[in-house]
Amino acid sequence: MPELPEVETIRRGLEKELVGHKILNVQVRVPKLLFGSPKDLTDQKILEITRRAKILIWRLENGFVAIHLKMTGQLIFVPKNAQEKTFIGGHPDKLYGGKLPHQYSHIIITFDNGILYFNDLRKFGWIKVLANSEDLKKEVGHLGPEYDWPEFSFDYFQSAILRRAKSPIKQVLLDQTIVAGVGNIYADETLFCAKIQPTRSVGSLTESEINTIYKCIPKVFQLALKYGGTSSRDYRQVDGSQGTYLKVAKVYGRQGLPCRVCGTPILRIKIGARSSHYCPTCQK
DNA sequence: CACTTGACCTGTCCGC
DNA sequence: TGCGGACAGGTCAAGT
Repeated sequence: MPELPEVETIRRGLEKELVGHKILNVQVRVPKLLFGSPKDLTDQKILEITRRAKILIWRLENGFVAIHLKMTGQLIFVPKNAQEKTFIGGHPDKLYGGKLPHQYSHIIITFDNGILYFNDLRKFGWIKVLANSEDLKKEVGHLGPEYDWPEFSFDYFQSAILRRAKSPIKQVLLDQTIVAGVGNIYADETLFCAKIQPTRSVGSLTESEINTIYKCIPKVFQLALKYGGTSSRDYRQVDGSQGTYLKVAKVYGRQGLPCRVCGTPILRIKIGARSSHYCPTCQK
């Protein structure tokens, strides 16, 4: 899915459109994607929109909503005055014909100021209605610290990854209990930034190499946020526009293309059933 | 406990 | 052109 930078971009978009606005109606076309009753949402105002790793959280007057977009989920908002337009939010996005709703618009939430479409081709994503902060805690409690938290210190990071000394560093970066929010794209980009091959076992890394990886995680996330995330295929911002990080990606999606630093063709291999991209010359 | 595999879905791409 | 298989940004549960 959307990884942390994509979800944060969506959060900012939703915040601008929805905070202070009221849910008028919830249309559920694919029931299994909504946990809880649509009735618990109607007539409630959104007070705040936050994010925990890749999960979006709406604080309502009475409870919370948690949303995970997984691989292909989208949240597209069409303001009231734009609803007659052919293109999503005024952007000429031809994905699924460019019109809303379409066959993958599984949950449609009408607000007092427009309509929010939850689209998800693969139906892995979900929306959960949570009665209180206890239920919310159960939903996000297992996640580790985020890249910009004080708890995410070098000492913490080093000891956390060393518990998995035998595993390739690529796989460990994807572990949401160690650092929450890193996915396949930014794990590859982080390892290029640190000049470490994804296959290296955690146990083989020197303290200085671990420190470089530790510092690269925020660098990569901040750059990705600047570009509004990565639209490999399905990811869209709230207004329907794409993220443009691929323009500056160092390795993700660049297999066969020359390394931006040294010109060596970027390789793509499998690590733990996930594709990994790296430069065999720059990364040791 | 750590690690791997399969499952959840559907579309697209590649090779034959 | 058609068809089958592999693969796609995420995460769990279950098995080893």
